[in-house]
Amino acid sequence: MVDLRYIQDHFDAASDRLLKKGVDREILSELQGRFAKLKEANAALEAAQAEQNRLSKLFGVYKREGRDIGELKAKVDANKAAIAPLQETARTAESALRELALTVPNFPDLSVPDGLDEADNVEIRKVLTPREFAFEPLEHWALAERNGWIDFERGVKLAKSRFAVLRGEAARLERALINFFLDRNRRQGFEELYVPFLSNSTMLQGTGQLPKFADDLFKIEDEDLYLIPTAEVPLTNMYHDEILREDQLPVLMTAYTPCFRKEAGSAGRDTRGVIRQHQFDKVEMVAIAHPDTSDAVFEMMVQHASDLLTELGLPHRLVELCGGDLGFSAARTIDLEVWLPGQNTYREISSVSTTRDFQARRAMIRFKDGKKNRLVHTLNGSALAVGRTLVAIMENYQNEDGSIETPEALKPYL
RNA sequence: GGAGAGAUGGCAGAGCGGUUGAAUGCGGCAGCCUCGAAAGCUGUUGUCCGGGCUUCCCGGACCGGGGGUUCGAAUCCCCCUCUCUCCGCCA
Repeated sequence: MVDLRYIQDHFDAASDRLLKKGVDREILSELQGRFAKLKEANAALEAAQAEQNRLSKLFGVYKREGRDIGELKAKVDANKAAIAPLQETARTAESALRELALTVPNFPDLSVPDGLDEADNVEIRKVLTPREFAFEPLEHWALAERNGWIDFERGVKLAKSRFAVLRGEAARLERALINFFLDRNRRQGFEELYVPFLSNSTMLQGTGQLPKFADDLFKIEDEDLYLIPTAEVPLTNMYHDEILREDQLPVLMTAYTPCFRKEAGSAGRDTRGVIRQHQFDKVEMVAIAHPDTSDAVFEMMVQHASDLLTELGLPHRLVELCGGDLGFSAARTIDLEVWLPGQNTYREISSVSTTRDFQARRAMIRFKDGKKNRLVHTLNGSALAVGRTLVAIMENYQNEDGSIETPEALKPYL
């Protein structure tokens, strides 16, 4: 959630920043109005409540002293009657504010480049040079077919479209990659966790998937539970509604989980292959960081994700997302895009974001800074998307006969 | 799924319907003591919101969640959720 006081006190700066994400000034203005209305309603309510408390206390004293209650009772009844509508007003104002506030995306950092979409993202650097092929490299689905690695038809039969079955070597490679990533993340200082693959609505609201993006989630019928779209949800919410000690920061966590997304709105995109599935494996990093040092943690996470690709010998580039391409909760995001020779293009394989205090405010994750409680910063990043790594290995390590080499770094895992 | 018990501050654990935002213990913090530490002693120590003369003061709310009774609810009543124990089922 955005800082309402910041909007109240620095309206122009706030609306300028949100303009980068395409948020209309009117919406902020409405938000500001609802915030003011709530404060007004609360002030009136609290004054009446204070009076009620005063009278009630007096009531007790009168009774003890055996004095006549009659007049006081009339007063207290009148005041009580006045409280009810004030309470209703305050409650309405509260939910009106909340409803809107939860749908307003995070402020982009000032450093975030302007732009509307993907096309305006800024390349930071390329790592490793794509190899020269003496033949026409195939796309991964063609390679998968040749090697019998992916059973698309049966995935569809078992579930529906955008599900697939990995077979034999591909299944083993998938498992090897998960272990490889977890080991490297652990070596980097991330605690390995194994978490529930279902989360309740409170947690999803904490990280920002709800209430706005319910359409992207698979929900369990008759339960307040959803299949997680990313391990960011359980990992970040590990400290939901908790107050950490300063010396615990930064908390670095990593977990492997499958991720489930409805991919509503991406009909027709990436329909071939396994680039975009309803279920995919991902190893995620999450950091709960001190606000003063979270930038360093961000850099570390970007570098670490990049190092993983380098160790696997996968050429990639780092891209700074422009304002229009930033996700709902992100203040700043760097994508890592891996080279896919079959598609002759770079495709996202990791996304590292800082949400600053946006998720922390929603999820109430704080730390003791001296006597005061301060919001932490939360960061997340894939390290890495497993399915897409498998795709990248297939395309980059293919031979002319369609066979696929194993990256050196993975050999101990197979 | 069936039966029972319970949910209170960081933890443990009290709490006749009215100075109880909550005893006590532990933990944490500060001070004393000490060369230093331990032990001991003294004090202090919840969260959120609003306001103010903004290292502090004032007001409001919060004892799993929601509703009710009452001038007044942690305390009484109802509903929900969750946890624990036993049984059943199960990897």
